[in-house]
Parts: sequence; C-alpha cells; structure tokens
Amino acid sequence: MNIKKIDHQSILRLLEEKGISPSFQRIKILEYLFLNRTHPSVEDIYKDLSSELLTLSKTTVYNTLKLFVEKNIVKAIGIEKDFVRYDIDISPHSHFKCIKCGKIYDLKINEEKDNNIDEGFKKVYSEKYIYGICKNCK
Amino acid sequence: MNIKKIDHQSILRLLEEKGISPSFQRIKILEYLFLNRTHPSVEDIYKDLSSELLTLSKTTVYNTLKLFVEKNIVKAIGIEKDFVRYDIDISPHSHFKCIKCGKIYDLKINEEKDNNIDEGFKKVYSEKYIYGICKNCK
DNA sequence: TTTAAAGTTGTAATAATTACAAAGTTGTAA
DNA sequence: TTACAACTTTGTAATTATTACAACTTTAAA
Ligand SMILES: [Mn+2]
Ligand SMILES: [Mn+2]
Ligand SMILES: [Zn+2]
Ligand SMILES: [Zn+2]
Repeated sequence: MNIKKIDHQSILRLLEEKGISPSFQRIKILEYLFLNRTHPSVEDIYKDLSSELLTLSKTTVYNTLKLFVEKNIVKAIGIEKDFVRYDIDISPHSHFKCIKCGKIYDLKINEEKDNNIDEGFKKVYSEKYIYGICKNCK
Repeated sequence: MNIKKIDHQSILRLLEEKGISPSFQRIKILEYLFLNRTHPSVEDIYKDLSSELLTLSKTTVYNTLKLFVEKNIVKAIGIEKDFVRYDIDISPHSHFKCIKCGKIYDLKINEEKDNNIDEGFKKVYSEKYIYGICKNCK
C-alpha cells in the first residue's frame, strides 16, 4: 500500500529525514511528484509548476531531481528513448509503456524470479520495461 | 546455441533474406556485429571500422543500424544513460552491466515469469537491465 | 548587521541523434 | 554502351536533453 496523498507536514518531515533543507522549490517539486503519479519528466514538472512558481528555472528542476535521486526519494525511469521520467514510488516494481497512447503503467514484480545472475555477480538494482498495447487502446 | 562466427556467405544470405541490398558498408557493419559481441555503440563501430573504411560516415552507421533494427537483425539496448548499444543476438535475454568496469553481460531469462501483465494488456517486447558488480571486479 | 554557505537562475556548452541535400553507385532499359 | 532513376553514402547543420558555470538571491549563524 502506497502513500497516495501527502500533507505539507509529511513533505517537510521527509525532506528533514533525508537531510535536505526545505526550500520552496523543493517542497513544490516533491509535492508535485506525490500528486502526479504519472512518472513525469523534467519538462512536465517544469511546465506545470511554472504557472505557480513564475521564476522557476529548468536547472532547478534538474538539480532537485538529481538530489532526490541521490537521497533515494525518487527513482529515475529510463523507459523512454530520449528523456528521463521520475517516480515517487521507489518500491520495487516494473513499468509498462503503451506504444499507442504513451501512458506508463506500474506493474507488480514477480519478486525474486530475478535471480538468474551467475554466481559471483552482485546485483545492486534493476529495471524492467515492458512495451505493448494497453487495455484502453485495443 | 548462437552463431558465434559467421562467414561472408552467411552475411550475404542474411541481408538477402531481409531484403537489404548488400552494400560494402552494410556488410562490414554486420560482420563487425557478429565478431564483436560486446554490445557496441555507434561510436565503437564507427571508430573501429574507420581504419578500414576510410570514408565511412557516422551517419551511415546510424542509418545502417536503424535499418537493421527495423528489419529485426539487431536489437537496440537501452542499458546506458546517454547512448544506445546494439546487440546482434536478438534472442530473448536480459543484460547485466557492471557499474565498476562497465562491461555488459548477457543473462538468460527466466522465461515467462514475465507475465504479470494485467488482463487486457498486450506485451509486444520487453527489456530488463540489471546493474551491479561483476565477478572480476569483486 | 555582517558574512559565508546554500540555493536558484539564466545562459552557454556538451553530446547523441536526426534532418537534409549533394555526391556517388548500381541496375536496367533503350 | 549510354542514359536515367533509384538507392546509398557522406558531410554538415539542426535538434534536443542534459550539464556546467557564474552571477544573483536567500538563509542562517556570528
Ligand atoms: Mn512506477
Ligand atoms: Mn545481449
Ligand atoms: Zn494505450
Ligand atoms: Zn566489472
């Protein structure tokens, strides 16, 4: 069960926990990620927040997401060919992209069927992307 | 069991089969892929072949790989953050990247544990990337 | 208040890939 | 053989996501 909504207090607590000072921009970007669970790109975040944060810089969005990834608050998703998406849900799961409508769906992972790694190799993390046609597009 | 070596005749036959006219460049690039099973990038291929094909253009390498992917002769591998690798082995398998030495290893797939896709969704293809430390780097 | 560190911003640089048009090659019909 | 159209290659320019960087602003401590 994931946290679907999040209040201001929890946002602040999360940043605090991770040792990140809670600037206005960081709070807004993190809040955006909790409210928009569509695996948004930098472009998405920048465009949507610009109307509220009139002076927001794209560099700040890049900087902030980089920081969040380092601190393990979000995960970078490499499902697209030419840009990165970000996921506030850092629990182990994989992704399905509909090649018709472009929507990204979360998939549960068949936990630990993974381990077809040779003896002596150490897995740090993994990603799985499935491409196909979604229910709505058939 | 994969074809590990390939002779000139087989290269020509493969191109023929796929309806690709066997230009010198295409033959050389395809041959390179059969001989260098390291999941090379456009840059790798271009640099290595340039000594033999003095006038080779990087655009030709891009064009040719695009054609090969369309015709299902090679697979594009998105395991790197900022460039594409190519794989002459189109059989279903996944990849392990050592975050120390950068080497890419092939992994057998635990066939059909995949299908944790919801009813009504149709899988077309999928990719799985595992990142970690390889045997040699421990 | 002073001051240094941290954070934000805008612009420039980087780098992989694509677009495009000119030049070269090949195969075929006259 | 020659002429011509289709195909292929090439070099350069354009595109685009991301990073580098320096100036400016905010924050927090002394
Ligand atoms: Mn997700
Ligand atoms: Mn492979
Ligand atoms: Zn769809
Ligand atoms: Zn290694």
